[in-house]
Amino acid sequence: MSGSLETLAAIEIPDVMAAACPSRRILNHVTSRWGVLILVALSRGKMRFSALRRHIGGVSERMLAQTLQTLEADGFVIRKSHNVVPPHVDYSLSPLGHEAAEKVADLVFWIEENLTRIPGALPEETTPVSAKTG
Amino acid sequence: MSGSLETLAAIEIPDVMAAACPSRRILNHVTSRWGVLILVALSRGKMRFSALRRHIGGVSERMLAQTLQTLEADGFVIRKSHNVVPPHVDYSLSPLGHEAAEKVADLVFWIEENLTRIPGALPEETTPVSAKTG
DNA sequence: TTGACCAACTTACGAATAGTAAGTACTTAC
DNA sequence: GTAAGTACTTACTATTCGTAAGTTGGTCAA
Repeated sequence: MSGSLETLAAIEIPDVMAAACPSRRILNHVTSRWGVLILVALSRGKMRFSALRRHIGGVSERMLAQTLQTLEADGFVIRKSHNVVPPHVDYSLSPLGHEAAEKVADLVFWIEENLTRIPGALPEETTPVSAKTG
Repeated sequence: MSGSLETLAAIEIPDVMAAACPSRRILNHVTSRWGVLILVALSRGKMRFSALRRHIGGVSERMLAQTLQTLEADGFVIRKSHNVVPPHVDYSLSPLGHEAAEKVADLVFWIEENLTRIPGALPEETTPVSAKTG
């Protein structure tokens, strides 16, 4: 076998802590503000653009379209356009997308279920602290 | 029992899909660009500010300090300052922080392990697509 | 005894990103 | 004939982020 240790050593192991690692880019897409919610929403099945817009509170059409395109380019989301008028476009998760969505959903559900245990989740009563990142 | 169904119905169940739900804010903190990496970094034990800065590639002091403050305010991170000169400050995870970090780390590790399966992880060779969100 | 230095921040400001609102194309309904 | 629905795109503005420099207060070398 010519697949020696030297050859194997040339294969870079992904490390998110490295700024230039592609995994960093993927992580940012998946954990982006709307990316997380899109993955969770689509984990139950396909949805139309307007349905996603209604389902995900607070998302703008611009951000929804942009984030869907990013996730599609990454290979997590599948876009299927039926050529009819008015337009009908279905979005769904690829097998890869389902795997990622599962991890993301685990986090989301943990937050929902444990919200009362999280001090920062209280509606910041009289705390004069400058609450960053919104 | 006076704890009737009406009373129970008044308790709001957290839903990230609702824009105003506090869970949304927590989710944004935990999945923020540097929040994710801080949680993963601290999941192995306490670290000093400068050690975190070196460990997390690409993070600026400004963003590190800001994100640490947000996670501390949420109750995920514990800041312990030893009053010495030069300053010595240790950051660690609270029990709650460890739970959250576990979920986040699951996602991060999945991305690292499956990176080669993710089409969008390729260094975008000659694709003329406008790659958003960096 | 000035001065450099360290760690952990903080502040100022230009750059990038996100959000708001309006525009587009096409057809059905009133 | 105009209002509405669908899936976007474009223009503009607000917010956030990143870079670089400043701050604090003791230690240590010159």
